[in-house]
Amino acid sequence: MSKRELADPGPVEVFAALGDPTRLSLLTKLSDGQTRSIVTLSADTNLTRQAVTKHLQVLERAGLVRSVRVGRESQFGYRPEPITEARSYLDRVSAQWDDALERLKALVER
Amino acid sequence: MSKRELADPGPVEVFAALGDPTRLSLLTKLSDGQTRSIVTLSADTNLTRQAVTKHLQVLERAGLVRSVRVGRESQFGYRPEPITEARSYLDRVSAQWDDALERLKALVER
DNA sequence: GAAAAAAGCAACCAAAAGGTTGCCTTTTTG
DNA sequence: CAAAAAGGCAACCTTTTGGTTGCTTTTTTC
Repeated sequence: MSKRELADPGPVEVFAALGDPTRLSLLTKLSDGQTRSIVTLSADTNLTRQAVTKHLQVLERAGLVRSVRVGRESQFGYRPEPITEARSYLDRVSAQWDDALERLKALVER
Repeated sequence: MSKRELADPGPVEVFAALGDPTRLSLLTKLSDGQTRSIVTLSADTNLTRQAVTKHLQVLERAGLVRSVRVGRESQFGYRPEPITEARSYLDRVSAQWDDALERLKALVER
């Protein structure tokens, strides 16, 4: 357990990152697979470029996007892994709930 | 569009509610189907009862739990709907991403 | 090579979040 | 029926968040 270079943060951080309208819309935009610069992403946002930058940093810390500086601009792209993890987290919660219901039903029908 | 009595909040609010370690653990605890009082939920938390109360209120506003006052205590229980919605939101994001990959692949292989 | 474009950096600010303590009300129980 | 248990309400405090403005740096383009 030593090399670890930028571990995917846990579900809490991912959910927190998704829990803001601006960030959620930035992410869903980027999930179309296209890579975009900060000015481009700020375009339809009525926020300042710097505000958008901050949101992108939050998304990046959560592992949801990755940025690469290319020339004078940094291109942001979607990273699917954390979403997959978050999804399976929710799946487990749902599963636990479903199990509980199942047991209850079995008990009642006995 | 008038009767609406306590609409399930959108995914943003749900994600925001999940984006805190205390709340996430409260919720996963409750997802076992058992109903619990505030003192019970505060028990293994090292937070004060009031702090837990606030977190439970956030969860409740997000529709993730429901509370019923029974006698001198209020019992909190899990509500599955918002989790289901959040899950399908993430599914849609993933699907959009997968589609993008698919199109890209098709383009390259042509 | 100077102007424009894109972005980084830093200070600052207001509002919201997360938490606490203190006190009051309502039920329960010995 | 008095004490204990569970909770509600409200004030208060500190840190984080979401946002701004202003200035510098790095590329690009004319």
